[in-house]
Parts: sequence; structure tokens; C-alpha cells
Amino acid sequence: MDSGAVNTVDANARRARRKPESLSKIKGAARKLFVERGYDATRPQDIAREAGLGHGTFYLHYPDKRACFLAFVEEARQELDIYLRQARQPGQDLEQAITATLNAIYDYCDAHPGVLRTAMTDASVIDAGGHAGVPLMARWGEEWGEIIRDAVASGVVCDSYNVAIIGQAIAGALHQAALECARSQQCRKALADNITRFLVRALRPD
Amino acid sequence: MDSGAVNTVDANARRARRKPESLSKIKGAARKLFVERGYDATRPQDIAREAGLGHGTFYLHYPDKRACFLAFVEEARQELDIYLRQARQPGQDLEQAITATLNAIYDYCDAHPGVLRTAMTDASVIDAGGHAGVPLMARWGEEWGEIIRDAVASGVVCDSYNVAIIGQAIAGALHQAALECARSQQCRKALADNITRFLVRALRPD
Amino acid sequence: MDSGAVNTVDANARRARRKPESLSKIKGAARKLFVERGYDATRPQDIAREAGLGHGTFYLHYPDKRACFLAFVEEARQELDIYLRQARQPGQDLEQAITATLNAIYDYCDAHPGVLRTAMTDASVIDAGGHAGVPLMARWGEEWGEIIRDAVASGVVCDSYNVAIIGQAIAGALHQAALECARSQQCRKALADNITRFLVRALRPD
Amino acid sequence: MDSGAVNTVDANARRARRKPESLSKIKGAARKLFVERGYDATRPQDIAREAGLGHGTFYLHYPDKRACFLAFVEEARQELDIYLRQARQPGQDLEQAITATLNAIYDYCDAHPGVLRTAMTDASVIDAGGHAGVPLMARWGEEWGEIIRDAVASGVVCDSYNVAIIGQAIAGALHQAALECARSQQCRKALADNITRFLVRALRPD
DNA sequence: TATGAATGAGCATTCATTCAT
DNA sequence: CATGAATGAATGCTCATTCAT
Repeated sequence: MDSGAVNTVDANARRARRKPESLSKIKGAARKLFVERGYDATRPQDIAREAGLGHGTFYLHYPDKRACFLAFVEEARQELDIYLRQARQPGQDLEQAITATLNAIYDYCDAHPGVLRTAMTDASVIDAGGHAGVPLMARWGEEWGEIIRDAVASGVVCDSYNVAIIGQAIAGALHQAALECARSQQCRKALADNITRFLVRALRPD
Repeated sequence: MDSGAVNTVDANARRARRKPESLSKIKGAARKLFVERGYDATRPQDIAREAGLGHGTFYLHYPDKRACFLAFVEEARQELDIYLRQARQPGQDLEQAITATLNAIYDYCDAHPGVLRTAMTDASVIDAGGHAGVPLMARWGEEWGEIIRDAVASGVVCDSYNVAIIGQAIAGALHQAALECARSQQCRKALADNITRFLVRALRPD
Repeated sequence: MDSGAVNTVDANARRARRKPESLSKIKGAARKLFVERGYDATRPQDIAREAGLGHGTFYLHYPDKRACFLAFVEEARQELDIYLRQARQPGQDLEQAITATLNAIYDYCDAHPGVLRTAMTDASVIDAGGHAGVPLMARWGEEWGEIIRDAVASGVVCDSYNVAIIGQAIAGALHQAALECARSQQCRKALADNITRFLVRALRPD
Repeated sequence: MDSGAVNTVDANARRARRKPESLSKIKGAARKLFVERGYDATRPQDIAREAGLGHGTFYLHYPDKRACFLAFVEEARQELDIYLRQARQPGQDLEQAITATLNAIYDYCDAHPGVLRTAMTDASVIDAGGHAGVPLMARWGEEWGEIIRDAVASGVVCDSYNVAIIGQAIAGALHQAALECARSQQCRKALADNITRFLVRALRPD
């Protein structure tokens, strides 16, 4: 009787776990290959094989390749969000906030090399084909817009900007500068210093 | 006999002219289709047909599709360069220089809708697959870096920046802000005003 | 202990009953889906799900999809047989027999819309691929052959026919005329009248 | 000069011939395989290989497999039409007309074994998936309807039938009887005799 | 120089079936 | 007896590129 109950529990637990198990294998394999090879050069078949599973299993979890990639992008966005939220503390002045944000992004990039670049480079192309809503960069631009709006309300940022535009500009500046730093192997400290100073000067009141 | 000679002369003349002729037809068709449909959705066959030529003719002028696209990107870059060079006059102060540059870009975009976006969006993907040298954005970043370097030398820009980094940041800011303005149908004047003020404040000495 | 015994009895009873239970669920679901979607567009998985059972259960009752479809066809044939047997009474003259038979078929089609068409259309394809014995139409042709043979023996049908051939011809005439009536929404009475007259004239002695 | 003209003519002729050449190879191969294996078991790849051509060539001539099959069916219909038109001569009485028609069909079947069966069996399934208009059998039913209508007008067929219904019935009777004859290797003469007598009795006036 | 018929590697996706639980 | 996650062979189709003319 007891063993029966245990078996049942086990069975249920295993049953409940098995699907997520293969899902997470697929997820991990997809992430690895998308980052290594890019969207186009990664076939669903490769992902499944990398995960040690049959081709068909891929389609148990995603309706198509696109959906899998979009899920990968969304996951990356959420992971970065955690880094960002941890970095931004109440009471930071503008410079501190910018520095903390930059460091959060660079920490994430160190921890997950290539993920952000892949998510952003290919996502724009994927989205273009469809109608998938706001691209990743634009969303980050919007978030920066909100940060600036709050900072304006607190009086720590000059109030003469259209925050929507400036939010996008900041996101673009960060992105492109970071890309180039990666390309040219520049040190991250110089990057953070320069960008911080740049933004602080541009934004400070008066 | 005479008519034969004339025909031969004609034929030679035409032959000499024809290659450039068919090349420019191909170029124009490629540009049109790349902008309308994007890189992936445009087949060499489509380009040749749009140009009113046989499929094989495409490969008389370009070794492959990639090369054709890269040539399109390069052409766009050079066209924009002309606009930019005309805008930047000696004796401009920093604000004037920035405003003039922005206006040159927007003028180009008005004159050649979609070209810049296509050149930049798809180029990144094409490059990613290969190793095609410096992406378009990075090159613009470098050019901005040089502009800033000169401005620093003239004393109109504060000298505490790493110009390579800041050049990239400026290019990124411009790009992303412009993209978003296009997406949200914002007016170009607000965009130019905001970005100009932003950059002037960030860059002015002291 | 008692309750255990009772449970065991219950369980056995249920076990004995359950197989037929789940079989009839599968049968019903298969019939519904084959009629609605056709053979090719119906997956064993769909059938099991429609039956409220797991995918694997399907294969507890049928070795494969084909066998399931063939069972559906056979069931339809037997159901129609009941209608036909009830319609044919001893002492009918030829005209009465034909009319009664036609009405039985049309009653069956009204009671089970689509079943006959599905059974016959797809069965031919299934059979074609394999060697599954006599197709449905041919069996009906044989039955008509026997009816005619009996009628010849009774002297109500002219004896100069090869009954095997004429049986098939009758079955084909009925089938095709009925199909077209369904397609063109013709009334069933006109159909029955015309076919009956046609057959009676063709078959009557002298 | 002359030789030049000849060359041009040759070149044009060859150019004009080349496409049809591969098309007719594909057509022939498709016909062979559809008849031998049926629609489902025949892949475009098999057709191209059977024709001694690459896979892609198939899609130069047909947008998809379905279209190829439908073209095969249409071709068969037209071929049979020629046989039928040759068989039906003005001045035939009803019995002659029916016999001639039957013989035309059987001649066609002898000359092109399996073609009609394949065209009709699989066409119904293909059409079912789409909306491809009137199935082959129904069209023949209509044609028989017209033959009967004319015969009624000439007074050689009794005028109490709905010719649309009877036309379909005749087509069905012919088809099914012929199918069964093929299955049971019955001789064609018995078939023609029986069906002719059957139809003549059913249709003759009074 | 120009052509366009021919090519075939390559891809995303489906689905009947199995088997460990 | 029941389950449903896993499988992978198989399919229809595309498209960049070649080459005989």
C-alpha cells in the first residue's frame, strides 16, 4: 500500500517532470546553437540532436522554428531584466543609476556571452517578416524613456527633452557602443566611464 | 560590306556599352527589390527579371547574391556620404554641425525611402554569417569618432572622451532614435531638435 | 479486507467491461472524424483524443489506422445490411424489391449522413494501396448479382444476362446516380422513381 | 550569312523544343508512376528521376504535385474523348451507339492499361481535398445524359426519364461493371454484350 | 555578352507508431 | 488496461548557382 502510494507519487512526479525535462534540454540546445550559428544556420533538427532528442520532439514544444527563437529572445530579455532590477536601487543619483545599469548589462553579457547580440541581431529580421510587435531595442528604448521621465520628475534630469526620443537615443548609444567595444576588445571600464560621463552631461539639469 | 562594317562598329560600341548598361539595370532592380522585400525574399532570378534580363546575366556582374547586396549597401553609403559632405561646412560650430548632419540624413531618407533601413537591417545579418569586414553602423561610428576628434582638436568639444567609444555611441543614438521616429510617425523636427540638444550638451567643453 | 475484495470484484468487473467501453468510444470517435475529415486528415491521435482517451489506447484496439478504417467500413456495411434485409420481403415483385432497396439505402443515408460516402470514397484508396480483398462496391455488386439470380430463378427477371456483370452494373448505376443527386440536391423521389423504372425495364422478362 | 540564318533558326527551334522536351518526359514519367503506384505513393522526386531529370525540373512545369496529377487526369479524359468521338457516328441506332461507345472505352483501356482507373480512383480523393469542380465520373454522367437527351429527341429512347439522373446511372453502371470485369479477368465481349442489352432494354421506347 | 533550362542540396514540418511507466 | 512523450523516416518544395547554347 505504502509502496503503491510512493510509486504513484513517483510516477506523477516523473510524469510531470518529463515534459519540462525535454523542454529545457531543447531550450538550452536552441540557445547554444542560435548564439553560435545564428537563426538561419540553425535547423530544428540540429537543436533536437544537440539536446539528445529526436527531431519530432522539437515540435512537441514549439509550433515552429520561429516560435522557438522568439521564446529564446524573450527569455534573454527577462534574464537581463533581473540584472537590471537588481542594479537600480532607489536613492541613486543619475550617474549612479547609469553606471549601475551599464554594469548590469555588461555583467549579463559576461555571464551569457553572445546571447544579447544574437537576440537583437536576428530578432529584427524575424520580426520584420511577421508583425511580431515592438522589437527588442525599441522596448529598451521605451524603458529608458521611463527612467528619464522619472528622473525629470525628481528634478535630476533637465526637463527640456522629449523623453520618448531621448530614451531611444540612449538605448541606441549603449547598444552600438557596446557592440563596438566587443568587436575591438576594448576594456569594459573605459566603455562604462565614457558612456556614463556622456549621458550625465547630456542629461543633467541646466 | 560597308553596312557590315558599320554594323560591326555599332556592335562593338554596343558591346562596350552594354555591360555597364545591363549592370546598371541589375543594380537598379536589386535596389528596388531589396528595399521592397528584404534580402532573403529577393532571388537573383527576381532581380534579373525586374531588370528585363535573363537569369544568367546576374552572374555576369556579381559572383553571388551576397556580393550584389553588399554592393547595394556600399552604394547607399556613398550616396549618403555625398549628402553628409555637402552638409558639413568649415566654420560650423558644434550645434550647427550636428543639425546639418541630421538634416542630411533625413534628406537622404526622404529622397531614398527605405534604402538606409534595408542596408542596415539586413547587412548585419549578412555580415554575421561571414566576416565581411566592418558593418555599416560601425563605420559610421568611426566617422563620428573622427568628427569628434577634430572638434576636440578645435576646442569645441570637451577633451575627456575616448572618441572611438563616443563616436559609436553617437551613431547608435542617431540610428535608434530615427528608427523609432519612423515607427511612431513622429515629426522629424522634434527628432532633430532633441538629438541636437542632447549631443551638444554632452559634448560641449567643461 | 471486505472492501478490498469488493474493490477487486469491482475492478475485475470494470476491467472486463472497460475494454469494450474504450473500444466503443474509439469506434465512435473514429467514425465521426473519418466522416467529417476523411481518412487522410484523421490521425489516430485525433481519434483517441476525440474519444477522451490517451493516444496509446488506440493501438490497444487496432493494430494500425488502416485496420480501424476498415472496421468502420465493415460496420457501415453491416448497418446498411440490416436496413436492406428489413426492406426486402418475400413476395415482392421486381419493382417493389427495387423500390424497397433504394428506399432502404436512402433511409440509411438520412440516418447516418456521410457514412456511406466516406466508406466508399476512401475505402477504394485504402484498398488500392494494399490488397485488402473485395472493395465495398464490388461486394454490393455481388449481392445484387445474387438478388438477380434469385429473381431469374423465380422467373421475374429475364434469363439472358450474366448476373455477375449485371449485378455490378446495377450497383454502379445506383451509386453514381445517388452521388450526383446529392451533389445537385435533386429530390430523392425523382431519383428512386427513375432508377426503379430504369431497372425494371432492363430486367423484366422478354 | 546563310549558315548564320540556319543557325538562328536551329537555335530558335531547339530553344523552343527544349522546354517541351523535358515537359513531355515529366508527363510520361508521371503517367507511368501514377498508374503503377497511385497518387500518394508517387513523389515528385520519383517522377523527375524516372524522367531522367533533376528534382527541381518537376517544379519548372507544375506548381505542385496536385497540378501534375490533375493534368494527367485531364490528358486521359481528352484522349478517351477522341476514342469516343471516333466511335459515335451519325445514323447509329441506340444499340449500335452503345456498343460503339463501350468498345471505344475498352479499346482505350487496352491501349492505356490502368490509366482510366488511376485517373478516376485517385481524382476523387484529390478533388475532395480541394474544390476542383466536377469529378470525372460526374462529367461522363453528364455526357451520357446528353446522349440520351438527343436519343429521346430522335424518338429512339423512351421519353419518360429524367435524363440527368439516367445519364449518371449509365456512367456508373459502365464503370462498375468494367472495374469488376478487370478484377475478375472476365472477357470483354461478355461485358459489352450484357451491358448493351441491359441498356437497350432499359431505354428503348414503350 | 546573354540566356534560361536544369540542377540537387537543403529545409521545415508531419504523423503513424512504440514503449517505459 | 491506459498513457502520452518520444521518435525519425518521409514528404513536398525552394532557390542559388551552373552551363550548353
